Amino acid sequence: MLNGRTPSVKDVAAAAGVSLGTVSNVMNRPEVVSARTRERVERAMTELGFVRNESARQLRAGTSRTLAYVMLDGTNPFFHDVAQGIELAAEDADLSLFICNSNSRASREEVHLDRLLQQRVQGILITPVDPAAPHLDELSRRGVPLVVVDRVRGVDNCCSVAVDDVLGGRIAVEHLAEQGHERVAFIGGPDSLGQVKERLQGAREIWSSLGRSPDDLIYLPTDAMTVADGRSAGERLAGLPARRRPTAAFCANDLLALGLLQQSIGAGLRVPDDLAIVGFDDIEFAAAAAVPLTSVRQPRQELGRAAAQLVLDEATNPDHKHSQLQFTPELVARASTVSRASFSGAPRR
Amino acid sequence: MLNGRTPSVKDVAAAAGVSLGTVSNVMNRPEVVSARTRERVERAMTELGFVRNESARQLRAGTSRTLAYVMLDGTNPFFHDVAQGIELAAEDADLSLFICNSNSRASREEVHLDRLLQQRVQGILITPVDPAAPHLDELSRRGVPLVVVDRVRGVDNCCSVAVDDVLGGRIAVEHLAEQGHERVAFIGGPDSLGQVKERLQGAREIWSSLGRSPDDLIYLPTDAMTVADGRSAGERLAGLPARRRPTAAFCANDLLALGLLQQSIGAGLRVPDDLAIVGFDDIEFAAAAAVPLTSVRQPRQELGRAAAQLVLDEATNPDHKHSQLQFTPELVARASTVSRASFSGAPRR
DNA sequence: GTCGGACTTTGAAATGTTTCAGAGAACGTG
DNA sequence: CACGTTCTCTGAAACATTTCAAAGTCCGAC
Repeated sequence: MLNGRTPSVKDVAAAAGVSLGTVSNVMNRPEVVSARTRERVERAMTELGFVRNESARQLRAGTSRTLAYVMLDGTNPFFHDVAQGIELAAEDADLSLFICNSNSRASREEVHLDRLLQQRVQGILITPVDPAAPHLDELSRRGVPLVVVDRVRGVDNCCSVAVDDVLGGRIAVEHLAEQGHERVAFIGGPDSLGQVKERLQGAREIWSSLGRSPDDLIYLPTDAMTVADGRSAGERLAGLPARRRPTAAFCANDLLALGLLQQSIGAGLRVPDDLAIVGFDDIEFAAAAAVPLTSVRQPRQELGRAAAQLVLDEATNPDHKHSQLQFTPELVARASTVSRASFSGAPRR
Repeated sequence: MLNGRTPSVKDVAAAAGVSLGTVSNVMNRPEVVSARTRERVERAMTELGFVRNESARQLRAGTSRTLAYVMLDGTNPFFHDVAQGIELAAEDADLSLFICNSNSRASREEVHLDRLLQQRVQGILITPVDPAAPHLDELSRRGVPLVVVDRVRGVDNCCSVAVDDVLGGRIAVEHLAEQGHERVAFIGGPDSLGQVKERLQGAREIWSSLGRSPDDLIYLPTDAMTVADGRSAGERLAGLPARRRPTAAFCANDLLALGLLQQSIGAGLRVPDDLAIVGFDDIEFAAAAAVPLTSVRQPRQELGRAAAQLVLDEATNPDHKHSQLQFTPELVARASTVSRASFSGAPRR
C-alpha cells in the first residue's frame, strides 16, 4: 500500500482503523482521545515509522516552530556563546533554532534574511552588519518579530539587547589608570562600528575625568577586529618612539587583544610589566591564554537568552512593547594587567 | 483584499491579471513565459511584497532546499570551521544550512535528528556522539542522505569523511622524537573515543618502530577534551617524579594543548625548553597562542566541503555509492616544539 | 482560407496536515 | 423511556504552492 513512500497520516489512520482527524488529535490534543484508541494509533505510528511532515503542519497551522539567529562572524567565539544562550531559551519553548552566519557581508545577510522570510520563521534574532540597514526596517514592516543582538538601532521600531559599551570603555580604562598607567592605547576599528565608537567614547570620558591629557590616550585604528589585526596593531605599537609608546592597551575585543598579546610576547615584551592589555567580551579563550587576559565581560549567554525571550514575547503577546535591554559589563581582572607580585586573590569571574 | 495577510500567489495573479499557474511559471520556469507577462507579474510581486511560502512549495514539490549539520561541540572552533566549509558548498548548490549542536549529549542529538526528519531536509551531516548509535542506522534505512564527519562508522552503510588519525598520531610523535625528546606524554580521553584510540595507536606505533621503550610513552587520560581538562592534565604532569616526567606532550586536540600550555607557563615552565607541546586540529587559536602551538593540521573547511558534496551526491545521483573519504593530516611546526634558537624558517602551513 | 506547429496560458488536481462543526454513543436523571 | 450531558470520533474544508494536460493564440505556408 505504501510502496516506498514515507507514510502519512492517512496511512496511519487506515492501519489503526480510525479517521484522519483522530490521528491528528493523538498528536496535538491527546487528552481528547480515549486511551484505547490513542494506544492503537500510537502503535500504528511506530509500526509504520511515521514521521510528521513539518511543512504540511506549518502550512495548515500557519505557525512555524523555529527561531533563527543570523550571526555576524563565525570565527568569533563570542557569537557562538550568544547562540548557545538563544538555543537554551528556544529549547525551553520547544522550538528549533536556525543558525546562519553572514560573515560580516551585507549581501550574505540579505540572502539569509530572504530565506528565513520564505520559511516563515517565528522570529529573527540578528547581529547585523549595519544596524541602520533598510532591509531590517522591511522586516519590522512585515511584522516579523525581530530582535537586534549586541547592537542598538537608532530607531526603536524593534527590540534590542546589548551591553552598555560606554560604561565598558570606562571601566577598562579606569582599571588601567588604577594600575598606574599614564599613557594608554585604544585599539579597534573600523570606527564606523557603533561598538568601537562607544567603547572609545567611554575610554575618553573617564580619561579626561581623571584629569589626564587627551594626548595620552592614543587611538590606533584597525581594519577589522581579528587576531591578525591585533598582531599588526602590536607592530605599529612597537614602532612608536619610546617617549610616545603607551604602557597599556585597551582592545575593542578579545580577538584583537589575543593578537596583540601574541605579537608582544613574541617581540620579547613582558606582559603586563612592559605592556598591560585589556580585552573586551571575555570569551573562553581569554582566560585560557598563556597570560590570562583581563577583559570586560559581557554576559554572553544571558544576552542570547534575553533576546530569545523578547522575540518570543513579540511573537506571542499581542500587546508586546518594544524594549531596548541593556546589560552592565563587568571587569574581569587577570594576569595581563595585574602583575603577579601585586596580584591579590583569585581573578573574579 | 489582502487585509493584513501576507500576499499569496493568488493575490499576485489577480494583481497582474493572469492565472495562478503563470505566476508559478514566472518563479520556476521563467523561460516558458513571454517577456511581457513575466515583467507584469514581477512588478506585481514587488508591489505586493510577495514572498514565496517555502512550506507550501516544499509540500507540493516534495523536495526541501536545506541541508543540516549536527555538530558535536559548539565550544570547539574546529567544528565551526567544518560548518563553514559545509556552508560554502551549500551556498554553491543554492541550499540553506541548518546548524544544530548536540553538545556531546546523545539525547540532544536524537531530538535534533528527529526534528530534521520532520523537516524533510535533503541531507544530514553529523559528527555523532557515538558513531555506532542505532539511530544513525535508522536514518539510512529511511533513505535520508547521511554523511558522518570527522568520524568513521564501523559499518559502511553511509558515507564518511575523516582524517587518518593513526597517521596523525605518528607524525606528531615522530616530530617530537626528531626534536630529541626521549620521554613523551599522550594526553587525551576518554579512550572510548575512536579518535583518541587511533591517535594513541599511531603514537605507539611510531614510538616502538623508533626502538623506544613503551614505558617512555606515558598515557595521561582525561575525562573530556576541553581547555580545563588540559589544565588539570598539566597539574598531574607536574606532579610526576622528576625521573618519570616527560619533556614533551602530545595532546589529542588543541583545546587540551592550550590548557596544558597555559597551566605550564603559569607554573613557570618554559615552552618548549622545559616542556614541548603538540596539539591536534590546528584551530585558529593554535597559531594565536602566546607560544604558537605546533599542531597536526586537519583540513577543516575541506572536510566540511567534501562531506557536503557527498551528501549532495547521495541526494541527487541515483547510482550513488557510499564512500569513506580519508584526508591526510599534516604537521605544522611552531614555537611550542621548536625553540627559537634552532628554529629555521617560517612555520609550514 | 485552412492547416500545422510553436509558443503561451489556463484550471484543476494534488501534496499532508490541522481544524471544527457536528454526528454518534454511552450514561445518568427525571 | 425521553432527555440532556459528556465523551469520542468523523469528514470535509482549508492552507499556498507546483504540475500538467489541455486549451488558446499566433503565424507562416500551402
